[in-house]
Amino acid sequence: MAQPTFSTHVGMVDILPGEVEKWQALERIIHEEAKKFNFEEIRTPIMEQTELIARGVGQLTDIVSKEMFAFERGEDQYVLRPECTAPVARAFVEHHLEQRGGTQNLYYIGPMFRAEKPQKGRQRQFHQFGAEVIGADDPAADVDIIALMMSIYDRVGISNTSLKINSVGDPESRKAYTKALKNYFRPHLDDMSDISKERFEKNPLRILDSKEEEDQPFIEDAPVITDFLTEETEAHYARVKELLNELEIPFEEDPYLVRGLDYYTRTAFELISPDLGAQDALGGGGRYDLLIEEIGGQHTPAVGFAAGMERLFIACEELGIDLVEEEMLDVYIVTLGEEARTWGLKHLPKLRKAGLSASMDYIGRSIKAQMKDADRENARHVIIVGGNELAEGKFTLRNMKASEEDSYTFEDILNKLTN
RNA sequence: GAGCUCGUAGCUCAGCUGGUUAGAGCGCCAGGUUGUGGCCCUGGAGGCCGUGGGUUCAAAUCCCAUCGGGCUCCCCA
Repeated sequence: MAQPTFSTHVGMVDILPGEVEKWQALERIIHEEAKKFNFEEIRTPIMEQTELIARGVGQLTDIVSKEMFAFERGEDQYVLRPECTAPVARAFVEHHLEQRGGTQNLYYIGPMFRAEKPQKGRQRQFHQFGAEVIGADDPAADVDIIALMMSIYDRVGISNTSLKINSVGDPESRKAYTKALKNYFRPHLDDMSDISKERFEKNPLRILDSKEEEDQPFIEDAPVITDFLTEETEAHYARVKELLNELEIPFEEDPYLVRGLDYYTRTAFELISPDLGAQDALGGGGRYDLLIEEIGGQHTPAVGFAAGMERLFIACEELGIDLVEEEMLDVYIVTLGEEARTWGLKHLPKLRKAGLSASMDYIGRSIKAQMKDADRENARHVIIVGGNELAEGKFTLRNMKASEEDSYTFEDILNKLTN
């Protein structure tokens, strides 16, 4: 097709009418479930200070080192948010939300931006929903966050997922583990991939994430972090697992689960779907006990999750799940002639005030075209207005589903349709 | 950032190893029904075959480049 003058940027897509409905349906589910869990919505700006993301998410992460949409304007550095936990944490600190008392149970829905090469389930502007419990150290918070996430997928009808969990440790456990890992990998390094060699220096934990074939045998026998947890963290992790069992949320322990954002501590989890292909993570999250301090707040333990909406829709498609109910138009007024059009325009508001959805033709089409339009709009009823009707004060009301019609005064029509 | 693959009407696609005005189904518009939708019939609009260059008497068809999509790697949602 001919090149249009303008198009969206790579990896950014329009959500068109006909598609928006499923977004609305999902958003409704998220709002409803969040409400049941007593979470409050928070909306933060699309742009943040670059430094917040750099410090929050971590300088060494892929997100910060190569995937940010960032620019300067005068003295200020802007970045399109690549995720929403750091922004929510920022808002928490900035507005002293701890003063509201108790834990802050917050959720969000919105677009995020990462400058990656797009492919299925990966866009440059994508949408996440997520939730955070800020101010709770207890495993109950970890588990309630997971439960909220799972209950949204439940409502949607995606059930063939697997929940993987791990504990990535507190700083002390992490230090001991990193040391053990380096000791373990050092003698094998020559036989391992270049990526792993690089990670050995920068962030040995990430070696475990390697998909390179030559690394697999070494990873298999690598020490696992769960053996290096401090007593306290181990107890925390054990309690999380215990509670998940109590709630009958099935999970799988994955001692090699390492998440890509630096702020995670202790509990980490990921929800995987077999229906997604290469990008198989529906969502994930974990604890980030140090993040709020890192960005200038008081020490505040917190836990949260984020999930991708596009990926959820892909899974729906694979599973044949349709979130959208058929949309119906209550009334379509078909008019013949100028006088009838005026009548129609005057009576639309009366129908709408009565709570009915109502529409009519604007462009003077033939009755046939108007009927066709009414059909396309999935109209339940059509009111036909022509010279005869105007003269008699009685209008033809056609039930489109039953294909039956009769004449009534407008008042009778209104009564009939609102009962 | 790397590899593979694809790119023809609004949509889904057909066009064999290059050969006259580029096709189908769906959708859209109109007519058959001078006041009635969904079914059916008829007609119409809509494509310089992603873009640029090359080979050739001749290119949607072959070659190169480029842009875009898909898949994989990396990483993540």
